[in-house]
Amino acid sequence: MSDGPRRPHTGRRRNDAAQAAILDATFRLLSAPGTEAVTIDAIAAEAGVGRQTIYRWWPSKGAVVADALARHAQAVVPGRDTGSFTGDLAAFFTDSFAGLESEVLADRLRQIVAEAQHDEHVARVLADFTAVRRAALRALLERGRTAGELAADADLDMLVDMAYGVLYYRLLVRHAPLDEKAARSLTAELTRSAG
Amino acid sequence: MSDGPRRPHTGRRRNDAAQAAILDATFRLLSAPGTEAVTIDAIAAEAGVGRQTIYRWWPSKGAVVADALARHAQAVVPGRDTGSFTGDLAAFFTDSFAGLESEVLADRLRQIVAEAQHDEHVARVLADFTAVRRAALRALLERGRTAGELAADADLDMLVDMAYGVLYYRLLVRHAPLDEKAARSLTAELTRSAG
DNA sequence: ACTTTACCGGGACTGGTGGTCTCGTCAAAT
DNA sequence: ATTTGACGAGACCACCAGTCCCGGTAAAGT
Repeated sequence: MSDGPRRPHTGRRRNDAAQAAILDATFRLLSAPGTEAVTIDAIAAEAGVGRQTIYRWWPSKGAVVADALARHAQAVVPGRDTGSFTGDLAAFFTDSFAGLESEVLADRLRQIVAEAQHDEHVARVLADFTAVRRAALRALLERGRTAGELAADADLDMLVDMAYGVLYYRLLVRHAPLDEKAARSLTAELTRSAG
Repeated sequence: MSDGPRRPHTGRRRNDAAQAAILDATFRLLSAPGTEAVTIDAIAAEAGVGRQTIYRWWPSKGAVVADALARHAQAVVPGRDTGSFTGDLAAFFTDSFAGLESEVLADRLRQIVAEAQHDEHVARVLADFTAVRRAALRALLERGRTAGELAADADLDMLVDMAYGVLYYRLLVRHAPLDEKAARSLTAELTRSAG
């Protein structure tokens, strides 16, 4: 029932370089245009590593993919200062949509959402990924509400979900584009409640 | 280059009962709570049919699943008359969300969205499924706009996507519930543009 | 009635994939 | 020097989509 190791560690240590190589290889494969499905074999070969080494670090393929994605999902939350709340909001959406203009990236996000539906590790990464972005948009909306550009009683969490909902809905169902026009229209509808 | 068959059909005909049994069995498996993944083997066994018979009617497993779903996806587009536009809208969302209260149904829709990302047949069914619902909501919003309850220059397609976006976004990422409160808040934010 | 055609259920088979097991090797700590 | 455990490599298993083939049978033409 002790938390720590019972005795000092002996034996060869796990190689951090191997872990890094696996993550890099996974992300490289995920970013490669031609790759249909990223397999464990492919990751191992690309990283120059045995399959077992992958499973020594992660419990499942989904976990590796999720981890590889998480490393690169940190930054890239849009945020610009255009001088006006409406301008900032439009820029936020334009940037967010533009990030998915590349079919490769859009496909990856589709793949992640799909995989998250039956892999809890990927689901966790997706949850974190989206939470960061929701928080960023919410902060932006809060500034707008403070400035009186949104109704005082606006449900910011709902507005955030309405905005990102459009992104994910169109990404996954593909019935309408996520272009500049969509960003402008979304901004217009969200800020209509100016009050 | 002739369109029709070159000669009169001979030989035993395909058995419509087998097709129906396969579709029924597939839907039954899709609806079964315990079923993780619906396999071709399981469908064949449940329908009392050979695997080849399935592939005689459909080109892929996804096509079978899609077809089975399509048969049952017709009805159930919400639509009530509560006397007011806001009331109708709230009822529409409440009904839509309530349809996903059952974890079985919600899971199935998640599964369909996921499978649609790598199976064009399922994608087609999902596209049709969602299009019917978008049209219904759009008609409702149009009535509201005509009645002056929405801005004259409102982008109804965007409003529709914002509403259904919330549903799919929350369904797939699971960061917030699709409950009565959400339906009310969504209604409030959408109708804020009254004018 | 007889033949031909093609669907039927069933089962063997292929190919690909996630994940485990084993082996000989090698590095780190005792 | 010995022990421990990670390493690359590859055999192996389980599962599944999809194909192939079989003996049987129903429907159409002759």
